[in-house]
Amino acid sequence: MKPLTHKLYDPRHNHLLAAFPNGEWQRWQSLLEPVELIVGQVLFEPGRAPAHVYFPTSAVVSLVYMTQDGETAEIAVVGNEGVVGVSIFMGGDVTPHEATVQSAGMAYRLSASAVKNAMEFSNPIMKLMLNYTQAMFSQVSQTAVCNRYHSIDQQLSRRLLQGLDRATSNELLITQEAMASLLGVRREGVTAAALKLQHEGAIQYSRGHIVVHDRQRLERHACECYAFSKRAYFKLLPLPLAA
Amino acid sequence: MKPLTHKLYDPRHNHLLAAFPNGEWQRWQSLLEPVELIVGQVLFEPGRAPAHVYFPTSAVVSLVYMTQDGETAEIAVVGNEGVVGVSIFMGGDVTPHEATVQSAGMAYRLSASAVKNAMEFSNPIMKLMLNYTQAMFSQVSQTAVCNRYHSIDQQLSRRLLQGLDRATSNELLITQEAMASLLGVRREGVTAAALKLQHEGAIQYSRGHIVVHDRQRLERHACECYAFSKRAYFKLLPLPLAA
DNA sequence: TGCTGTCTGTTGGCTGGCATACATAGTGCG
DNA sequence: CGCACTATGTATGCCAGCCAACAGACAGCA
Repeated sequence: MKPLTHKLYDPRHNHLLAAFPNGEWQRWQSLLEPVELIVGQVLFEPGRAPAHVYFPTSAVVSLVYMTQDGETAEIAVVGNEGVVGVSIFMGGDVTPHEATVQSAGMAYRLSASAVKNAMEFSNPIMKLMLNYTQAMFSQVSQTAVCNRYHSIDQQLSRRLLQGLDRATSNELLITQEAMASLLGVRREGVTAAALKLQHEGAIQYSRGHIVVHDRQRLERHACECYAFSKRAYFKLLPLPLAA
Repeated sequence: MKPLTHKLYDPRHNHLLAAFPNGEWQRWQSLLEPVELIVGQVLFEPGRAPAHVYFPTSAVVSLVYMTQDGETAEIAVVGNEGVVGVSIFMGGDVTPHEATVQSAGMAYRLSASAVKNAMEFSNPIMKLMLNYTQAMFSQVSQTAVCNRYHSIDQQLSRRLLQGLDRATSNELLITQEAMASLLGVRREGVTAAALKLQHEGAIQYSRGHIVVHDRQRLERHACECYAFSKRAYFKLLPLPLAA
């Protein structure tokens, strides 16, 4: 266990944990283990059974799908609004995708076996988790459509906003190269789109350091997918992403 | 209720229903209502709470996502291996997508309220449904990646195979126009891809009537997505798609 | 038998994003 | 301070799939 260099957020900074009914919270609280997640860390790999479920507080995790040829595409983002490892609740031990830390920070984790035991007799929690899974399902569907129809400009804007919603400031840490592999496009495509946004004064991009100056403008550039997937979380969860 | 013109399959032609433990089966059996589904029928619309859960026996249902501009993309296919309306199990009342009948046939349905009641005290069934949902989740993720990376040729082959797995013969009924809107591409693109397959002797396409002559060849044309999503069902369900 | 609508085949021009290749600019480190 | 590395910006050519428009072919129906 490494020393915690990040601010140790209260577990209830995670919206799902915060929504646990008080009675249940007692039981779970002691099982939660704070961990620091570093950029690029692989929480679990495709085809393997995840060992833990992670509730991020300040970290952001990407669920990434990879083709046989090694091409990648992010299918969902998880921050402090959610949980990584829903397949454990769902009963299938394996996940088809990889979960990697996209933005460093804190999370609380729970062993898979603890989850399974506790789940059996803890209905309200199960419902909460399933509701979240449902929202994530929407996000993945939306991603599928977005991949089909929307331009790199739109997708970049969408993804920046999704990152921003889960960040603690108006700054994001990600290189154009990394963003390209999340979106499943070439790096040059991201460069072009980022330049456009930069010239308009919406963002400032410098060596993996992005500052968002004009969120409204980003929202105008983004495709409907951003608003839609956000709305899905609003509808399905008690404490969704901050407005 | 319209007269049943299709062959009335036994409910256990649906693999999920067939996998119900005997004790549970007693309770559920009487609640199942056989219905005939006709092509194009909308089982439920995006944003609405589905009134029923459908277990197809011979029918095939498409889950279709639509953008603001009316562009469509199929995100999953459900036949006798599965169930339509997983959002009811998941607790979110609404679904983000539309469910339309893609191939006419029979299904057994159950009212949403009956599902919810029965679900509370019926754990093995819940597990079965969640496992299925997990497999569907894989399929949707796969679709997202497929949309990003694979050619129309590959996607058409994949989709034909997925249809074939759920069909009762080696014939499929779908026009190129309809296939185009499932794949989210232009009709001309489908025509070109279909001609290629036809010249190779893999299929024969005529006015919405497709005969598959050489399945192996289709499999060679299809992207990995076909095999992957099929494997997901194998792994997660007791009685998956026929080999 | 002919009309009509639907389905399939074909064309030409256009564009977004691809592949490759290279130039420039920060940044950390010795 | 200078080197090496990483990140970003730029150029050329190419191609899959887009858009629009149309021609033939088959089927149902009057």
